[in-house]
Amino acid sequence: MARVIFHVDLNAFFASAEEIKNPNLKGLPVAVGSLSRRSVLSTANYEARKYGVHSAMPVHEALEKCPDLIVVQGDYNYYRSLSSQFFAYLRKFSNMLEPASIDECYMDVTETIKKYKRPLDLAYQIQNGIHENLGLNVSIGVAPTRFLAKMASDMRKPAGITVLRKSEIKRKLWPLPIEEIHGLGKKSAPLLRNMGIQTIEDFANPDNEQAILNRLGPSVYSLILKCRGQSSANLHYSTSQKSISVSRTYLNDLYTSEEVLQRARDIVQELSYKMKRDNQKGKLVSLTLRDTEFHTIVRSLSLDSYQNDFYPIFEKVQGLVDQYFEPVGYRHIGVTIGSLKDSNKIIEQTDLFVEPVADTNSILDQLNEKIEGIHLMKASDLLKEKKHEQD
DNA sequence: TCTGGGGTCCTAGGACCC
DNA sequence: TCTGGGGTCCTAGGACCC
Repeated sequence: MARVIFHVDLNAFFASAEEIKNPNLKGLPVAVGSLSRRSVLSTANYEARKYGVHSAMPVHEALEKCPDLIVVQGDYNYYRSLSSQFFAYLRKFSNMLEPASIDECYMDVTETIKKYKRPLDLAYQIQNGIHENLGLNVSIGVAPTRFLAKMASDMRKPAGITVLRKSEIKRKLWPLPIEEIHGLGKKSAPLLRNMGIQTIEDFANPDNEQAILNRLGPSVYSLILKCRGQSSANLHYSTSQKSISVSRTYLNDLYTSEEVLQRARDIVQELSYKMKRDNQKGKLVSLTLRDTEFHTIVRSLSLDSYQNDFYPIFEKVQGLVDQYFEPVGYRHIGVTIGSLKDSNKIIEQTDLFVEPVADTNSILDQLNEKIEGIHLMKASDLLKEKKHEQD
């Protein structure tokens, strides 16, 4: 049976959030970033975009294009709380919801939509509701697959609602240039252009399939299928976070390992704070170093156990700096902790030679963890087995 | 005065274990 | 005697997204 997927996207989210906080900004060109050298914009509102200003643009360049641009320092805690309100509002309509980033999500509304007279009524209700309750604009894409919903919501911004049925792919999707494909970036697109692949139609054309695979590798095949409308409607629920990172770009490049370590210390402190705040522990420590030539290396070490305290993490970072530092001048340092686990879910590694005390709850937790999201019904069976063994 | 910060996913080789 | 096959972990690198 055909499914109905919405992709709901907050328009110019950070900039709109700032306009809510300070209504005097409305109608003026506004961007979020910081005024320091080496800063780039994270969002520009639509007034600013008229001047060719866009996200990821260096602030100095944006100011050249639009001298009246108002650059507001980002307030990420505020954006996070606004974002939670956004998701909470959407959950009133469907719990089958997959947040894709701070300002967008997918919803499976196949069931919800049956309660409405016309299929688009739900989309309008959500769009109006977000506007009335939060003062934010959204674009909504309505389609039978996750990918098509995303492509559809991009077609009308801001505050658009776009339906993309399978039968409309040829007419609405295929004429677009390949650069519009979500998942095909600025490295791959030029390679395809050089082969004469210009439009999504060219990309989806079976006659070009082998040449594209040869050029970009087998993993683009799924993207080709998506453009043919042959991908899944399944959303990715229960996605736990995989990594947490803190990184900084400095106004002055760092030329000694002492300077690097001093900055890394602050970064790890912040990282440890974030991990504890989010109740996460991790095992894989990665240090990112970007030099003045913009060459970036990432080097990693595994911890012996899951950690979120400053010291064990910093110790690894220290080891990485000792091993890989070169006096080339670093503009940017980052530390990432990966292989994350919820702190509560970590089973303390006890002495291997001590028989663990049988604790029904902890066994159940362990079993549930092992089979997380796969065969939840089997947990009780496994527990019975385990009990049997003990008896 | 070029180029932020926070993420995810994929590939690939080698180590190591059974 | 002349070289298995599967699985998992560790690490590096890169593309891509918001």
